[in-house]
Amino acid sequence: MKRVTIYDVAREANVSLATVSRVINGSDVVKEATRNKVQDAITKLGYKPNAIAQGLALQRTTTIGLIIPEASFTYIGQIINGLLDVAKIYNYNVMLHTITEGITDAEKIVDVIIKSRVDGVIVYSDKMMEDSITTLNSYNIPIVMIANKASGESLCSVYIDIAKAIRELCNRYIGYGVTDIAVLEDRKNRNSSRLMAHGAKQAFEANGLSWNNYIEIPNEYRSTYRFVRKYFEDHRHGLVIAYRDSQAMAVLNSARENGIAVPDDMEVVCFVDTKYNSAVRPMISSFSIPSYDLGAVSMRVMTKMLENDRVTDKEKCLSYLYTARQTTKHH
Amino acid sequence: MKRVTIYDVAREANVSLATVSRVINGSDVVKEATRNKVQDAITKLGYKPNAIAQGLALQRTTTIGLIIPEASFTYIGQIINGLLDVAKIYNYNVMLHTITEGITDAEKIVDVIIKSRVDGVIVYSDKMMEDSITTLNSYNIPIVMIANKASGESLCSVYIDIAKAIRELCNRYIGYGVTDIAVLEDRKNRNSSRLMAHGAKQAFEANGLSWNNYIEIPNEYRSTYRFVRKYFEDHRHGLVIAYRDSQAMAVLNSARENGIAVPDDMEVVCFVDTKYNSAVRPMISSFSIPSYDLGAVSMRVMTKMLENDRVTDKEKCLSYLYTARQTTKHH
DNA sequence: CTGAAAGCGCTAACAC
DNA sequence: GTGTTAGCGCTTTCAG
Repeated sequence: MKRVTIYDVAREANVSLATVSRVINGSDVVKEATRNKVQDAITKLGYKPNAIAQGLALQRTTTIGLIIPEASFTYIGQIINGLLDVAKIYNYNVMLHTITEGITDAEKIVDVIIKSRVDGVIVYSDKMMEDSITTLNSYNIPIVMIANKASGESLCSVYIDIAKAIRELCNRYIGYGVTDIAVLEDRKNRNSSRLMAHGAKQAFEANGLSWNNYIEIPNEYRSTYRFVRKYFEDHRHGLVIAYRDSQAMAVLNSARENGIAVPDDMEVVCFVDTKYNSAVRPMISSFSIPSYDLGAVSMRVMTKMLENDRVTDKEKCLSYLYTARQTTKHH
Repeated sequence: MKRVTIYDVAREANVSLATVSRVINGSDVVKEATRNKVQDAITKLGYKPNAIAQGLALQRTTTIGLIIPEASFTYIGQIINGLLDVAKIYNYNVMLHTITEGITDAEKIVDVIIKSRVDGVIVYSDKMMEDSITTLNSYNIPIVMIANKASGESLCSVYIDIAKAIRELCNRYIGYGVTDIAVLEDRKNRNSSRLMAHGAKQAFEANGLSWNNYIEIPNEYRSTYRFVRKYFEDHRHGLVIAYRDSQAMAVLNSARENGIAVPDDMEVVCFVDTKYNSAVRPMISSFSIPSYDLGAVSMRVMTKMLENDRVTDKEKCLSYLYTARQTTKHH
């Protein structure tokens, strides 16, 4: 099929291209009869407006850029689902970029994004990426950050108060008399892990106790499992808190393989919830982080920013629930 | 920062915009001195070429559309990773679209894609989506299909021979004397499930046996687990083959909860491999489907098509490996 | 209610 | 080597 443009439609319908433009944009000033003529021509020719040309003329592309770390975490899939569902409603397209560790990569991606003239960018990242934000900002590109609390001129965020969640959890456990609580570092989510540790510390200090049970994974260990498998040979805790499902599974398996009964001798809680927490046995207790909502809400916030609605609440804190399952005995 | 265009750079550098264009496109006819002048102007003004305008002028957007079902399956994350890594190398952008069940949705997405003037589209889907292919084709948009075997004028595919994999597996098991082999339907991957069933049937028939152990999940069951939990109350099999990791886990758990020992009384094999197969206990035997490669290869094929390199092999069949783990006793 | 014409920012002949 | 100019396909005043 030959490329058909607005001119072809105009000729076919015997009107000017301005009229065709009005029709495809739903302007209500066009007479019923002409509108029909144009519509017929459009369907006859199979005309589809060229979004690129529209983008150039309008200075907006109705596409937003999405930056995520490698796409393979289950909960990121959820975030994407939520985000795309909302994008679909508002007729936005989404351009996907993954960002691997290393600053040089971030720069290149920001460069590509600016060139692509997206209307805004949503970034999910464990860390803040100050530089990227600054650059994007200097090109007047609105930003929504997922997972990190921050705000500014055309910068909003949607996040979860990790520290608070863990603080509350620890508080409860301290109340149960469990004071040997450890937080396991997630190397791929170092910042979030630190927030978890921070929350634990706060809880202990609020109870007049000190805390330093942050389990950092040495670099020489290729996988979390390898490390914890060894770690639990001579360590015991009342409660171990992990970030991702796979980390919690590593803890669970390696503890048991070292003769530690879960939840009897040791309890395990995972922060990010995915279906896998309920798919394993014992089912892993976890917070139910609304990953889907994280995506959906940030996309909605983005559309608000783009439509120049006043965004009243630039830092949106989403709530979480704690779901006790089979890896804990205190409820 | 004010919008800076190629004109601004030209003025700043005291050259014509054609020269600036040559510089940003790396044309080698520009004199060293002028090139530097231009480069300086570019960095001074923070100029970034407008990809939209380029797209309009060149009739190509260097972005490709990606269609996937809901993004939450782990292996789809892998596919995306592979795809984006290769896209990055070739400087292509990727526009992401999810397609939920229901034809009307597919039509709308195809519409959006055509309007967005992507250079090509890669689609991962359990089923063929004939209509979409036809439409896309009529607009001269090259297509790469992942997971389904097909080819045509500007249509390539990258897939895995599921039937063959299962046929071979069944053949081996028949050899071991295990003839009670069942294939569990995956409602979200019905086609792939049918291919598995097909492979099983072939194996049995080749051995002079008949086969009808395709376990279909009735619609009234909300989850696979609910169903199999009941199913295994009064069913037993020598080997059960499931498609996704979570399906295999459902089988594994519900079998055990009904007093069936795995792998002693019953073996379980999963088709698609993800890290979760090795993260649960017992670890689930599975094929290792190269999900990352599925994405990477299809993106590479796409670039080939777009660069008009002769694509010699329009139907690329990727190989798989079988990895026996703890849910099987025959190796 | 409809048409004419001037951009939007860039590329690619074609001159010089 | 570099500049001029005519598009690429669409939107949007401004007239009529």
